[in-house]
Amino acid sequence: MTTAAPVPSSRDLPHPARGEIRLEGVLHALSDPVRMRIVRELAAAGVALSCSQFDVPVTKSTSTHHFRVLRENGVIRQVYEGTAKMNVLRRDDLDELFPGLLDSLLAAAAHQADRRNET
Amino acid sequence: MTTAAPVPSSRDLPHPARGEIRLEGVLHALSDPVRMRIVRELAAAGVALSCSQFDVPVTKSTSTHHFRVLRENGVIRQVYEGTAKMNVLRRDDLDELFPGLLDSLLAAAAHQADRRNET
DNA sequence: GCCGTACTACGATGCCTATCGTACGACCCG
DNA sequence: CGGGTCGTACGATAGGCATCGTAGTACGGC
Repeated sequence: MTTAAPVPSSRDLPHPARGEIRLEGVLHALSDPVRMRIVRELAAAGVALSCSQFDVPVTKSTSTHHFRVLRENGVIRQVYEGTAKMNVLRRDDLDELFPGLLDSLLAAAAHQADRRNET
Repeated sequence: MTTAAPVPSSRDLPHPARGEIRLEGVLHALSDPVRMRIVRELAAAGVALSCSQFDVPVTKSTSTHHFRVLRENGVIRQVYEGTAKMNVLRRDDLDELFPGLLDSLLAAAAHQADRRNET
């Protein structure tokens, strides 16, 4: 019935269902510094951000790759809005599957970043 | 009551200092199912275990590789005791660096294992 | 001194992945 | 329609890594 809804622009992207998200996959996704940085920016923002709004030290095609890894491992959700691809953390799904994990990871990342900036 | 000094048998193994442990490294180490399994067994045991006491589905040489990855990334500490190589979790260091992270990770792994065993 | 056990070292293999550049497709705006 | 922006697809490359088998070293016990 193609209700009005958001109409996210025809092209949809494959996401794992909540139950398909695997811990190893999440950890692997976050074990790359670039991807961890993306997730941290996303968590700090609290709202959806387009891919181009992130400050990552790689080219656009590499960036695309990292966003895909995050999506395929269930860490983020991506939706097209016009030419922009909007990204949000799958916080609800992750919190339900692994209570407290995401916050611990973000805190650990922040903690480590702090230690580096001091000294 | 033997002498207080452990006398860990001449050969020592290189470990990262607490401050050298990196979050990415820890996550990478735990993103492999075999290594996560080792860490879970170690956490459940609460005492030092020799390499051969673990129930992992790989050959011994592969097992050696996984233990080394865990050690080099600061997740476990390894000490020779005779021919046996004893392993312990570096819980104190990890808790100090990343408060709550290890417990969240272990809980998440347990949670996921539970979900798999049910159904 | 010799043997068995515990673990390692090394080399091979096949796969995965982070990176890039270039060429292309989708979409909005004027 | 045409141009510009956003992101993708594809191929190439180089490095990492999980796995194994075999051969070898360290150590304790007999």
